[in-house]
Amino acid sequence: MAKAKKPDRRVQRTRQLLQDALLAMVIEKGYDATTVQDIIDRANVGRATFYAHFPDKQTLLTSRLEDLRGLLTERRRQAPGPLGFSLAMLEHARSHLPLYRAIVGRESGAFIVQRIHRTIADLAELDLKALGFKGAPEQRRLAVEFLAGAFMAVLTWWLDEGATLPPEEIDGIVRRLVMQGLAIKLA
Amino acid sequence: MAKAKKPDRRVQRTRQLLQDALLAMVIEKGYDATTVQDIIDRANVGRATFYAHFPDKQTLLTSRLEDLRGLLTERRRQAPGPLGFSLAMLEHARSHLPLYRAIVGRESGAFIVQRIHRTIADLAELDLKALGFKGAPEQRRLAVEFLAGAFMAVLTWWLDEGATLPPEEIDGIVRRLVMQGLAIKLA
Amino acid sequence: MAKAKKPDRRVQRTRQLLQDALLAMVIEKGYDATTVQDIIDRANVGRATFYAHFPDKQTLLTSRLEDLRGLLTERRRQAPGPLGFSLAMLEHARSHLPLYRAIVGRESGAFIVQRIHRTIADLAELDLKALGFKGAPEQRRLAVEFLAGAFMAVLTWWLDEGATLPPEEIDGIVRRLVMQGLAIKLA
Amino acid sequence: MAKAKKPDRRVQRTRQLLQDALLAMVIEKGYDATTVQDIIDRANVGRATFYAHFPDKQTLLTSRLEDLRGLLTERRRQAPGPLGFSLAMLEHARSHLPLYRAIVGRESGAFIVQRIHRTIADLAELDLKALGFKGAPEQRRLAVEFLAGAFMAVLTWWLDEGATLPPEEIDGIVRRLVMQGLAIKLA
DNA sequence: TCCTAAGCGAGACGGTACGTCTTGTCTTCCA
DNA sequence: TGGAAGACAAGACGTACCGTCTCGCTTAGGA
Repeated sequence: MAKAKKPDRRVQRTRQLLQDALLAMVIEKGYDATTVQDIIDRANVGRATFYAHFPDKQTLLTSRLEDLRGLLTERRRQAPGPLGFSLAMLEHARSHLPLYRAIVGRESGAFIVQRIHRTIADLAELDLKALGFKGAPEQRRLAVEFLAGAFMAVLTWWLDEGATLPPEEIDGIVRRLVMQGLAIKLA
Repeated sequence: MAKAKKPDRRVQRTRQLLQDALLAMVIEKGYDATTVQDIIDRANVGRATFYAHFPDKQTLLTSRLEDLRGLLTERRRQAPGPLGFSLAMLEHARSHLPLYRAIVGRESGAFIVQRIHRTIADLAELDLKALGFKGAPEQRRLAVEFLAGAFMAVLTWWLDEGATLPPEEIDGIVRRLVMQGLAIKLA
Repeated sequence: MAKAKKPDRRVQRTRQLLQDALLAMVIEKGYDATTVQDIIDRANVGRATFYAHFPDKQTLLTSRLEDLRGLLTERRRQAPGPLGFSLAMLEHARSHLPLYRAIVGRESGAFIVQRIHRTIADLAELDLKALGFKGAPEQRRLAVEFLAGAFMAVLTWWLDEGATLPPEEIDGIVRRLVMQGLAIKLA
Repeated sequence: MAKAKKPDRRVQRTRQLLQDALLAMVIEKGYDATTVQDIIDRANVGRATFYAHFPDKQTLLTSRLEDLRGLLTERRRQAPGPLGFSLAMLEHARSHLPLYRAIVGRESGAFIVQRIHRTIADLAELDLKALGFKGAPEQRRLAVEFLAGAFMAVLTWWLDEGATLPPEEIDGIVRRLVMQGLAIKLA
């Protein structure tokens, strides 16, 4: 039988150090320009230790994006209804503004934005299913892509503006734009 | 007065060879995995020649994206009206299907998609201006981002489906989704 | 106080591998024709590792010539008297005959011969000082250059002949040629 | 039968320009550091023109060294006797002092020194033959190498001193050193 | 005097080696 | 015994130089 886990506190600590170091470096020089050496220097961690925890830089980042996905999933459960993730996402972005601005505007951040888009799309699909969306799966997937694309576009715009408007207002804008676009589908 | 240039035919030929080689390699192994060595091997070009023409791989790609921008700009002139670029863009994607599918789906293609998004957004902004869009510049930029985001989302979906539906139909879908979403703004 | 070093065995091993590989390549294709790639391929060493140990090909070679210098200096201490290095140098050349013949005859080896000349000259200067050479420093330097030049000339001739004559005999020839030439100075 | 030549004046002019440019560059940055581009830039000559006249940089230099060989051969004819080339060589060096000092001291000049050594040795061999040197050819070659080596050593020393002493005095030194060294052979 | 082949300046090009950088693996040594 | 320090192989990068090659312009020297 499998040995019971012994959750070494140090393991969690090291993971945390690495995640924090990556985000700090992304803010400082962007994702692509950040090397593994940069990360372990800032985290005061040995090279081998890095690779013991994460197979590569990308996975380290992904581990953080999973946290975001978990957060949004949780919020959606608490506040059901279409676009339940919207406000949570906007607030998360605003509370990590330097990080998001280092990602959303920059070329090297494109693939991260793509990942977030994917997360949004998955959540939106759950929403549509829950709402009893009519139509073939491809139709649903189209609606989902449209929804996520529109949301990300508005998010991008908001961040470029400096995220000065309140999240609630942006949430409203998104809802109007998306709902009306999808009106013909939701009937 | 400026001295008349003597356009060396070889220069254009080499640029073309490099652009073609890059696209071929992108289809074969994706953008990130393609090395400069791959490109010059396929183009039968010396390493220094590559760098004499383009400072890096990315600029080489950009030079091709400029062609796309030019194409779309031209089409927009011929067929005015909102979303004049839409059909041309869809047709371009379908006629270079292997290339687009190697880019749009893949993680490493994210930054290219971002560039196309930017092009679409710029054209859309011209449309909105021409239509006499009411509102502050930030409002227009929001509409523009939404429009481009929605268009790219639909394009992505279409390519993922294999681009089997006719471009005209996709064009119609885009128009419905976007127009209704923006109805509130265009009034 | 300086921190005690922790001598990583691998470091010495790698240096050795590189030195051996260089000499093997020099015998095979001559010094100039040997590329860094040749060396690291033969030594089974990464490119960066080469540059971590030696700034360039020339320094790698020099590191070996320093060994020769050390050897000759040591021998001189054991067998004092004028031209104490002579026999040791001749024996060293004969025991590395392929290497020396790849250097001494070839054009590309000229600078290596020059380095050996320099080593010989430095040792000869010590000899002259020990012998109580009379005259201004420039006079001594002249004698030293003459001595080293004559020695290298004989060495070159001997190697070109295939180094068939016994080193002791060559040593005798050198002594006769040089001693008589310098008679007027040594009185 | 071969067509009569029509010697285009421009050809000689170009060769001269290239030779002069090479020497100027050697003084300026040394032989190795001088690139073909440096030479043709300074000579105001096209790249292809360079290669039309000389297969490479080294041959260009050699073409000049042939002039030196011719000069020394001529002088030897005028002033027979052993070491007939000596004074001419010393005077040539002094009248091109910057050039010689850029070559003799520097590492990159080693191969040029070797070439001059070769020229000296060849002339010395003619001397020894004319003097009725007794002994096997290898013995003669040994004497010749010794002679050339000693001469080059003294030349080197003289140039390092700034070539302040008169050539005649150096000539005398060479003769004493060499003659006495070879006494045993010349009987 | 003309005109025709050559010499030439300019520079694009394929190729090769360089020295630098980053990645992911492995080893050593210390606490 | 686990982790920081860092050596290492692999291989892409962007730069430099080489020797070959077109391209037109200029110019000598024979008609």
